[in-house]
Amino acid sequence: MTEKAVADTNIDGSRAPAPGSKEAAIMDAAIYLFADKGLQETSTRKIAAEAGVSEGTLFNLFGSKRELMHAILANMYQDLTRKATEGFRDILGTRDRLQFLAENHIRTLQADNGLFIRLVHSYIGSDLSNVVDVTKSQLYKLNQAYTWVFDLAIKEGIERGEIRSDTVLPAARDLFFGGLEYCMRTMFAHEVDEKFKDYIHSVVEPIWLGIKVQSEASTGSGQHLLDVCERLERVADKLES
Amino acid sequence: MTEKAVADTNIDGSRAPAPGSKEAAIMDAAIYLFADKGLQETSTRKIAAEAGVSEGTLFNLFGSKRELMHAILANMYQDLTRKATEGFRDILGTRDRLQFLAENHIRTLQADNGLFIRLVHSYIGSDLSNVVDVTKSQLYKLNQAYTWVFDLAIKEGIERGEIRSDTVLPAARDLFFGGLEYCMRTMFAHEVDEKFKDYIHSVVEPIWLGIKVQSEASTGSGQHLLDVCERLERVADKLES
DNA sequence: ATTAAAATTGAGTGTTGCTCAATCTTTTTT
DNA sequence: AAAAAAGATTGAGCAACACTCAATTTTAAT
Repeated sequence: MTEKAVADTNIDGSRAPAPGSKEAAIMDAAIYLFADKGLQETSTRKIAAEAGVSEGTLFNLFGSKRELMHAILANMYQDLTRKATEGFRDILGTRDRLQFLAENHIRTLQADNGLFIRLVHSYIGSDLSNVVDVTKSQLYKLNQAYTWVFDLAIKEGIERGEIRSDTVLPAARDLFFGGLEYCMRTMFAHEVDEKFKDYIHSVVEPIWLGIKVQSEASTGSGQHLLDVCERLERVADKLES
Repeated sequence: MTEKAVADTNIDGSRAPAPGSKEAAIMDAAIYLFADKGLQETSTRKIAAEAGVSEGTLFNLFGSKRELMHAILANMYQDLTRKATEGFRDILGTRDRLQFLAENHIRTLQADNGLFIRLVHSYIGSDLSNVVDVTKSQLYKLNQAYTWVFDLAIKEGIERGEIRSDTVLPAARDLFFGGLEYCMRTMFAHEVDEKFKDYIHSVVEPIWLGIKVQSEASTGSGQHLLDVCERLERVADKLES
């Protein structure tokens, strides 16, 4: 254990804790207890006891309970972003990409019993808008790195002519991830397990229909209209001459 | 002050506190401090002091800090639902109804500096999924009463042939309110003030396009264009011959 | 005026996030 | 290998927290 921190660097420059280290033990214990009892209901004392270290060590390594929560959240964001990026490359169609991103999002966020979302909410909730500090921008960067994959799908979709060029990207992003969060809440409340892909589909499909190029009109009757226009202009030219 | 609680009953059967009462004073103080300093950072001691009562009275009237937060949240839900229902009746078109609901949602939720959303998140965050109690179902009912207005817009839209009949209502609901919540977050982060209606429009528009009947080519101006084309072609035929 | 009931109080309780001087462990220097 | 310096670890202690309850004050009924 002479070599330390050979772990891969995180998106924000920080390093993931080495497996087996006290950081990792504390984070694992915190994740376990947070998911089991909730964020507020889990004390730093219990986390330290579960991890097999003293409370002082916890504060030495993480500074505060809030920063510990942030470290866990950063790790989860890293995971989420990696999973999304990996599977993304092999999928070409924009519709399939959106479906994949949505399923990956829900699957990952359901695996931890909603802990990720609760950490995000706790973070947002305790962060008043007038306080703009480094911590906030760190979460912002993590979020940006994740949603960048979605942005790419939309941009490439527009280039390929699959998606309307007048799509407002931030709005589409809000719609996608906001819709998915509420979708997950609904699935938690109603215990949707097997049909979860179907429900995700029924959330993604309206977005897709809303931002895709309405090609049926332009190829079908739309094309017909253009043809007629051309002919009428030719006739009109004749009449004018 | 002999007559008490002549106030209107809430959706869940509870009563809104009479203005000038100690309940109202405590709730006002709590709202003020919560919005100013945050939920966790505001102690029951400070709330009681701000309201001009002792801490014991606060716990006598509300039972716990959590229930005080719940009472505030219930009142806000009531407001939100009333505002949405009021303006809704005078609007007929489904597209306009959705835009109104969205603007009302954002306007109301922005007015309290995001306190409503933070209360909801705090509530969800501290409520583990295995605990299904009366309190949870109370929030559920409040939420249901609010989203019922949206549901009505969709159902009537389907009846009128404006909205696709295969629309999955819960999915559309998740998309609408989830999208709006993230929309508000974006607006908070980027300080969108004047153009807020435009941004809301760019969030609602994709939803609308995604759930509306794709029929403009056949029923509306599309049909008209086709008719005109037919006639013009007849004229053109005559001219050419 | 007397009494019963209800409302109000604030000192007290266990627990919380967090600090810090003291202790233990490791590394460096001699 | 011994001594010294540097770092990591500890847990008792602290202020602040949500919350309780016996004692007190206020209100209502007789």
